[in-house]
Order: sequence, then structure tokens, then C-alpha cells
Amino acid sequence: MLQKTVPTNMRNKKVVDLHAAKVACKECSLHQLCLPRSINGSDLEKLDSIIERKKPLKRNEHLFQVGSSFNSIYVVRSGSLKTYSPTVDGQEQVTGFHLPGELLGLDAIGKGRHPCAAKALETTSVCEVPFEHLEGLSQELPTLQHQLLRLMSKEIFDDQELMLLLGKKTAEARLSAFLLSISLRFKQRGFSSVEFYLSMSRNDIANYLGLAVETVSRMFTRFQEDGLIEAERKHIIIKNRENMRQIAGMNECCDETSARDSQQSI
Amino acid sequence: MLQKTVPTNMRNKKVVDLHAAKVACKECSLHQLCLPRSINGSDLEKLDSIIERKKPLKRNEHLFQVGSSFNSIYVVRSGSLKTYSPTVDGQEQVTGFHLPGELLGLDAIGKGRHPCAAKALETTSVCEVPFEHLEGLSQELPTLQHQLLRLMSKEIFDDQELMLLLGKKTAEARLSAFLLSISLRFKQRGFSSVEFYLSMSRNDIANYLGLAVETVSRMFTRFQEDGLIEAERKHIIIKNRENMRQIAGMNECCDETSARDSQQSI
DNA sequence: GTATAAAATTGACATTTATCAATTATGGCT
DNA sequence: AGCCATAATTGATAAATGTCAATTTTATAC
Repeated sequence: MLQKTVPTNMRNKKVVDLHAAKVACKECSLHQLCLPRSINGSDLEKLDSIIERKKPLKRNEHLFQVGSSFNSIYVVRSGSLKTYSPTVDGQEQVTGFHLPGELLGLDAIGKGRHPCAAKALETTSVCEVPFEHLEGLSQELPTLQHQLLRLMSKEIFDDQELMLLLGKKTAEARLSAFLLSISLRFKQRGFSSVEFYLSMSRNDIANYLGLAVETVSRMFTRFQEDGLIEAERKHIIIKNRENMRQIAGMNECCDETSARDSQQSI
Repeated sequence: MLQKTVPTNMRNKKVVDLHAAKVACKECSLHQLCLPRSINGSDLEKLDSIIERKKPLKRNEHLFQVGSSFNSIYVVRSGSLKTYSPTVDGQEQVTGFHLPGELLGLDAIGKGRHPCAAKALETTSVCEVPFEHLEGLSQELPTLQHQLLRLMSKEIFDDQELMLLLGKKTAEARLSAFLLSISLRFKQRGFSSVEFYLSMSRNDIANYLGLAVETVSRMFTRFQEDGLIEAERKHIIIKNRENMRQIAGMNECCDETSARDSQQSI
């Protein structure tokens, strides 16, 4: 049941609004969790039976709030969300954006409470995976346990990359890396990596990258002047990926690595 | 076997150089992994049998290098290490410091290669836990699987806290939060949270916090002028924890939460 | 114990990015 | 379709932190 029917035109690489996109199961991060070759049909049904589908969230609705008790992890099916934590001074820190096929809630296992909130950036639907059931099933199915550990490890790895960005990079390097990251993730989901729509505001981007909105806005302007991108609001076209890589301080290998990894698991 | 004999004077809260400290097993992050109440004697032996003790590392020796293949996770027994990733421009980004009882290598599970290197900051000994065996044993022992997931979740959570620090906080807030974090971790291991020795250089601290060495040095000076700490090189005494909390932008609850969590698991 | 290298500190200055303020554009709603 | 709140852009200025350079202190090696 997870492998939602996907219109054929969605499978082709084309500009697509996440709002309308259903992720192909083959691209879904749960692919290895729910459809690994090593799991046979009846085991698959077991997994399928523990997954609950929630009714779609509207824009700005919360999937979970800060401090709410942790019961399930979630997988984005369509749309997108941001996760954010409150800071003492009443602000918020955006900790991540979540596209179809990506998991939410892994940071809550330890304490049993969600340290961040998750809010839909657009109309969004998710699969809910009750954690107790997932743990139980992982106990039976070694490949499922393995995949779960891998996905959590990937999360740790990705967070460390972001730490590097926040700690060491200039504003233009941060924005460039951000756009390339989004581009790659679209590509991995079978959509165009050259032309896409951002579902988050400039404010959210700035917050995520540890910059002021104004700085992000200026960087968008500069990138256009320099012919790196075309941007009209949320509609982005990557014009010169190679230069953007250099600005982001990425060597080609980074991109390759990520791409390779994604084929393996996510 | 993991519960290494600890001199009684080490169990008391006193100033201690990590160099000489062996973590008490009760404080060890592997406590729940290797000695959970729900695991009986024979199961415990199974776990014990898969753990290998490595000969101590000397200062500046590597536990693993960037890109080396991932086979085991490691737990610090005594001493301390830093983990760091190379950046394109030949610099490095310090991604973490690891005190006795803390795990290393969780970020490598996903790709099967270590994305960062681990280097001893002083004479350091570690337990090596072959990952395949750990996975296999987790398959048998639900509590072990659960604990492993919890520890990975905690790592994700901690990384997100650091992201917040790097993205939103001033230099003084970063250093203050850093010192409080170290202080708390000493406390959790049964050592003084007021007076301790840092095993890392100012350079490493600056790198970790995304600051210039000079800035860190100036902040140390300012903290002393303001009576927040006494610092002579690596020897630190916390004089005014409450003010430091405020500067770090932490509400009291943060500290509590961390402390509570640590009792539960780490 | 002395020489040498490495680490830490301090000051002067440059640069980046944040902040404040004003304007324009956009999207949601009736 | 038009109004209003929100989001985005742009400019001017200020503040924080980085960079460069010099000095002092500490650690390491012979």
C-alpha cells in the first residue's frame, strides 16, 4: 500500500510542485524499510499493517508540537514540512526541511518527546509509523533493523554537514550549498534538478542557514546578476551548477557521494 | 569486564584529569547497552565477548581516518578524542569532542565509511564494538536494540543543539554554552562540574564553535574579567554558573532536561 | 637544562553580515 | 476584482567577528 500509484508524467524529470507530487515508492526513504528484496511478501504485509495514513495537513498545520510525546516516526508522502525548535528569546531555529520520502521524528526517540515542532509548508500528507511496532518488527527482521540504523546514521551525517556550513561558510556559500542540496534531493526523487519550486519562504531559508532575511535576499539577487541562477520568487532555475559548487566549497566528489548514497538507501 | 576497576578516589567528585580517569561503568554510555537490568548474566557475557579492547592511543594518534571503512563503533574508556572532517580548502571542521563513556562512529553506519577522523587529545583507551556483532546481538536482545536507537537519537538531538548554537548565537553565547556542556558532562561522569581540565586546545574549541582562535581567547579573557570563570590555560573553574546560563541563552530547564536524560541512558 | 616549536594572548584594522527603515510585490480572502 | 496582511527587496548604517601582526607563554625534543 505504500507504493502509491504515481502518474506517469510525475516519473519523468519535469518541473513539479511538491504540493502535487506523490513520491514514487522506489525513491522513498522507506523503500528499503518497507520493500527490501530480503523481505518476503508476508513480512511486507506485517510492515504495511502497522503503517497508518493520516489525513493531509493543510499549509501551516502542525504534524507535532514541541514537547509532545513521541509515539511514531513519520514519512513524507507528498508536500513538505519544516522542523523547528524554539529558542529562549522566543525566536525559532529551523532545523530542517523535509521532502517526500524523508523521515521526521528520529530526534525524539531518546527522550520520548519531540524536541522540535513540524509544520507543513504546503498541503502535505505523511505516513505514520508507530515506533513500538517498528521496533518490534525490527526485532524480527534484521534487514529492517539495519535500514533503520542506516537512516539514523544518515541523519547524523547530514546534521554534521550542516554544522560545517553554519560554522565555517560565508553567506553565499551557505545559500549555494542549500540550493544544490535541494536540487540533489529533487533529482533523487526523479524530478528536475535544474528547475524547481521552493516551498519555504526566504525567512525560513535565512533562519535555517543562520542568516538574516535581507542577506539571503541580497544573495539571491547577486546570484542572478552573476548568472548562477534564475529566480522568480520560489521558482528557481540553476544556470551554472559548476560555479555554484565552487562557491559552496564543494568538490565534485561530495555530490557524487551523496548521489551514490541515495541510490543505496534513500 | 567492561566495568573496569576504578580507584575509590576517582568516584568522589574531585578535579580530575581525563588522562588518568577511567569512567565508572555506571556512568558509561554502554551501561544500558552492556548492563541493562533486563539482560541476564549469560546475555551479558555474550555482549562482553564481542567487545575488543584496543591498546591505548597516544596523544595525536588516530582511532580512525577519514574515508576508512566502518567496522566498529567505539566507546571511550579513558582520555578523550576529537572528531573532525576535512573541508575543501584543506582546513578541518571539528565536529565533536568525546569524553569517557561516549560513542564514536555512529555517523559511519550509513555509508560504511567514516566521514570524519578521530584523533586522541591525550592518552586514550577505547572499547571497540564490532558493528556486525552488535547488530546481531541487538536482534536477540530487544533492550539492546532499543538502547542503540536511543543513543543514536541522542546524537541527532545533540547535533541539532549545536546547529542552533552555530546558527544563532554570539561568540560569548557559544563559548559559555560550550563550557557549560563540558561541565555537565563531567558531572554526569561523577567528577566536579565546577573545576576541571580541558583536554582540547583553544584552536580546537574555536574550530568547533565556528569562531577564530583570537575571538575565543578574548572571550576567555572577558569571562575572567567579568568573574564568570577562572581560567589558567586548560584549568577551568566555573564561578558564576547562573550568569553563564543566561549568556548562553539557556533556560534552567535545558540543563535539567539534559541531566534527567543522562540518568535515563547515558 | 636549553633550544626550538607550538599555543595563547593582545592590539589594530578590515570585512562581513546584522539591523533599521522604507518601498514594492504577492497572495489570500471577501 | 480589489483590499489587506505578509513576504521580499533594497539602501544606509552599525556592530560583531575575522584577519594580520607582534609578543608572550608553554610544551617538546635533544
